[in-house]
Amino acid sequence: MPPSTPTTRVRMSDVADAAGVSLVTVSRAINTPDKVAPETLAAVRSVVARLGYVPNLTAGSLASSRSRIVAAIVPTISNPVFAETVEALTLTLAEGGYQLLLGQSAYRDNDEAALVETFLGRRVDGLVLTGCGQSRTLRSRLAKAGVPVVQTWDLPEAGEAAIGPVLDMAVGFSNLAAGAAAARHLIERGHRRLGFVGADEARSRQRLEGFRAEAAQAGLGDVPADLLRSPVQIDQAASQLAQLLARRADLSAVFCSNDLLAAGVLFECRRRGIAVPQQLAVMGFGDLPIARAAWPPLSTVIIRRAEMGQRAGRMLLARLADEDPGARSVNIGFEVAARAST
Amino acid sequence: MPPSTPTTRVRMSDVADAAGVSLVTVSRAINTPDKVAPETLAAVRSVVARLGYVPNLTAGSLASSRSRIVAAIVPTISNPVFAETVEALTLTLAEGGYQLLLGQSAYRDNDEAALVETFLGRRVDGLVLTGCGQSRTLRSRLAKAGVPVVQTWDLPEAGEAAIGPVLDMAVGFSNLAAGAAAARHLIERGHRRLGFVGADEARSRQRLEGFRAEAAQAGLGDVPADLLRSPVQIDQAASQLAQLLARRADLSAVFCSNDLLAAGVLFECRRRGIAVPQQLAVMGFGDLPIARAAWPPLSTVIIRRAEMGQRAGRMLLARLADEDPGARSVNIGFEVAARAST
DNA sequence: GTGAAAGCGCTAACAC
DNA sequence: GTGTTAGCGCTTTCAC
Repeated sequence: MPPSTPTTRVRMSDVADAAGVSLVTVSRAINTPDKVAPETLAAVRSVVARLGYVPNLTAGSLASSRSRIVAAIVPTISNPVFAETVEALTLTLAEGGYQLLLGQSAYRDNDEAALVETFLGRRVDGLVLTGCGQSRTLRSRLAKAGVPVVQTWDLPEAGEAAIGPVLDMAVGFSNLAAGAAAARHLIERGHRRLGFVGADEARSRQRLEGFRAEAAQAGLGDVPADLLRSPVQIDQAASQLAQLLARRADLSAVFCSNDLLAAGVLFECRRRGIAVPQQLAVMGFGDLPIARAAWPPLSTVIIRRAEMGQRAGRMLLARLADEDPGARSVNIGFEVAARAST
Repeated sequence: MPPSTPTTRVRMSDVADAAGVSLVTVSRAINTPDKVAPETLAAVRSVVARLGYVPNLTAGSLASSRSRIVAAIVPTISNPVFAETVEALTLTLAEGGYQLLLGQSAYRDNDEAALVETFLGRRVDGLVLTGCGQSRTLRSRLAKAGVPVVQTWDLPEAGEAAIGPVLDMAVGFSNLAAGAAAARHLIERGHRRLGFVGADEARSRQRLEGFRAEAAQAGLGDVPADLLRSPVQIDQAASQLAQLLARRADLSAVFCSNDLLAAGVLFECRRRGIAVPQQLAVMGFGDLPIARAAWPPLSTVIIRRAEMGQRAGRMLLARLADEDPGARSVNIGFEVAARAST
């Protein structure tokens, strides 16, 4: 292929000339076909096909000030937890003719803010953010920009002041409540010496907070926790578990901030000859496919990740089409899956 | 936040007026700061900050016919195998001031072609594709468009006709050779009754082909294989293994087309009480973090996924900056990791 | 249903 | 080093 040989691009005016109509008519034939006479439409379309015309969306964006691009920022796409949300979001947006610009913040607030800035420069039509922990500066920046924003993967519970309020729209769940539910599950199954393994990152910390609060309420002692710098990889699970056991050798249950980590703990237990759940119960988070595939199957907290992405996409599409986006803030909840690992 | 209250946007001319310079000077201060006098630069910058000016990249793109956007198409982002490549690609491109538009083909050729079409409409500056199996139509379409293209995750070996030649640039490895290497490893470890578990998708099939060819050469009999419709989830591993064992009960080794699937097989073996590797050896592909974290640790084929994304990004950046992109086609190779599972 | 004119907000020449 | 003049390729009025 001749790399630096850009073909002469066909423009809309070329199509217009060839079809013997005006440029506007071509534009209409493409964007609002029902406002064009059937014969004209057919003529234009055949010319478009013959010439291989591809509309220049950049020019269109500039003229209409609608980019048909939505940007999403996730901490990292290689965390499978976010991948599925992004996947569903991309597909949902595509249905509405929108494309996704992907940003990765690497869990750094500064990077997130910088990404938002470039995205605003691209005049993206919407923004999907992960979490509700945006800085004051960023929040006001977004408010000023007037761009539709959907926050995901979190949702402040009533009275939960640690994280900010919903910026514009949101679809998520309370990580605090999810952590508490996990603790409740373990306590119900008779465990009283709990531990936590997770990442040192906002939502993971909230889960831990909820987990600890519930444990405290049940009169359980301290919950040792080992927080790893994000992004956490499954291969850190072994050393995590080791540290936890060093701090509390009689641990009876571990809650992991995601299923991958939990699977790692499962493997490590296997290696050490620790029987799960008899000697140690292991609980995950997310309900990734691996949770069901593991042996023993992992008890976990089910998060409908794809639905979250789909809903976020739909809310944006509705808003962008000036339709009713429904509730501003959607709690998609979570569910504890009690399986054999606890 | 007032959603439908777009703030009056500051334009470049506003900045120019406020700074008492011409519009071009502002443009230069932003894009080529070293071509502007220090004082002027400072003045412009302070006005930019004060007014909160954000350059409209859409307008810039139209005027310069450079979008500073690169699009990537992967089958699905929720396959962790691709996620890391995309992650590295995004980050590498960001260093050069480029952003990533994400497309997912869901392993369907038509979707891929449609995505390419929209991306071309956006006048993306570059394109990253997965695999080398593009259709004739798509190939010529891309050639005509004159956009730099990098193919990834595959690379035709000399004499390998099943997949097309490199379109423009490529960074990958031979899936055929990788499959053969896996077979060789298993054979070396004394296994003679091999099986395969994987997805019914181009690259997975190539690995199988190489695997079978090697087995045949070693005089081994038929290699039963069970190909699942993509995308394959780890929770299908159990039934896959069951099917394979039904076809050949005395199987001594299974090669899985990715590590996640292999981990699933490991769990299933655990459940069935099959000793790994004594009764059944399990080999994965990719060297995902789970391969090391598993117990027993998974023998696998190491693919430097992040490096692939990074290289693809660098090749594009070099080309876009009119620098020497180096070799057109980079074979990043692979490596067999012999661990305890075989 | 169709067309003419007027931009969208920038960058690319080319002057000075 | 800075400014002036022309567009980039569309969509949007507003006529007819």
